[in-house]
Amino acid sequence: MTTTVPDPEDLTARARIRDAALRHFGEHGFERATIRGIAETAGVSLGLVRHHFGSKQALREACDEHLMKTMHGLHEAAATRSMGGGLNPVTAMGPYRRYLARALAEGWAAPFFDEMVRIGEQWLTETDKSRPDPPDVDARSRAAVFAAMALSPSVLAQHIERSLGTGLDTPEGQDKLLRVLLDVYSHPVLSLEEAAEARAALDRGRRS
Amino acid sequence: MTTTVPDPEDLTARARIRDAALRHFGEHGFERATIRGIAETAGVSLGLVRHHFGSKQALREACDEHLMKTMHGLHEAAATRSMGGGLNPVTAMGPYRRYLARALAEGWAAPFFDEMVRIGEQWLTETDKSRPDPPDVDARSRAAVFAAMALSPSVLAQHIERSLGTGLDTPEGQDKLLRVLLDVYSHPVLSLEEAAEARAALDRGRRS
DNA sequence: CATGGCGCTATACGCAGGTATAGTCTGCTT
DNA sequence: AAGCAGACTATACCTGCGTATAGCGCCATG
Repeated sequence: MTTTVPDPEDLTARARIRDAALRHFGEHGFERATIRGIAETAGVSLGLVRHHFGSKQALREACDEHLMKTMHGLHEAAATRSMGGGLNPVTAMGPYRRYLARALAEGWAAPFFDEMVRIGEQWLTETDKSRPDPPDVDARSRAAVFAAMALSPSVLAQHIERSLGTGLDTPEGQDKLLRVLLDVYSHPVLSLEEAAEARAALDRGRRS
Repeated sequence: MTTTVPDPEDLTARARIRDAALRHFGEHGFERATIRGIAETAGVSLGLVRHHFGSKQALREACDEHLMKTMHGLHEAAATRSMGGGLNPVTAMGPYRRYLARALAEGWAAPFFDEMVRIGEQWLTETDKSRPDPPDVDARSRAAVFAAMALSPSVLAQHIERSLGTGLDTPEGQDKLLRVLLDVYSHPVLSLEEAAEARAALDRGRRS
């Protein structure tokens, strides 16, 4: 199961432009990326980009849409699979990682995030059944924070790479990150007592 | 202990420009923010900005520096305090939140992130002593991921707010987020067995 | 008093880059 | 054959914005 794209050479020009835009937006961000640069990468004239997409904004929306479409299948698969893959989108979303990270950080890709929240919420309401203590916050809110945390290695990849000492795209990086996540996800930061205490403090503050 | 700035009216012009820049960079991002807009917000001519800071890039660096300086005290305090505050910078960094989030997402503010990692690493090596199972990844890597996760509610604030149904700046939002974090931080996603199993699978894969 | 630094403004320059237009070539329909 | 549509290019336009320059008023200091 290789994720390689089917030879960018013989793709339709429109698709090549979209892919180039995905790359440029991901690498430079929406503002810094230029239509001219995208056109050049796609091996295409400036005007053709406009011809196919109309405007820079529309081009971005096309990227978002395409990403959502290709992600959907992968996403559901990841949800049903073990949580190791589900809560670690870094390894999964491959070439779209940078674009997604930029989009999320800049406030776009809302449908994608909300979809992750939805799936997480399902999973939480499921596991909540076999949980001894009742949660005092709704599953949706918890799912949102989980989603944000799961995506943070992608969004803050540059910083994590600095500390890990290896690129997140490399096999070693992937392996290391996964091991870190396994450790982190299996060890609570706070004991139930500490959490309950802090919660009680919050309640006291709220009452006053 | 109010975090209010001491009356923006009678601050030196240089400081007012810096604060305006902090706001504009935070709200619009570095590229979209314009020196002219910053100057206007600061109630100052365009040229004065250049006079004091020389260039847009230098202005940003001045912002970073100032943020680092004001954060430092607060940061150490949060580190010594209970982990509830330490691992939840959202509540702490108040007016700088948006700027910091942008800066981090765009790959800047590296010293800040690294400082968080440093503190987290200290804390981890401390708590590791009273941990039954030996971690198979170094404390620094885990600290980096923790830092990213702790910052994710700030960086992805817009998306979380959509799910929470309330702004993260409001008292209700702060309260809700804190309760979610308490719950999340006190409940592991994976059992130790599941994690060990996944780790074993990784080991098998690495051997081949 | 002069003179020089400094905080500050007004205005101009230059260009990068999004947008718009006009035109060419190819292929398909009638 | 005629003509139209759509993919594609070349080039022009124009605004926004970072940068640069020239100058003014004010206080200190010799």
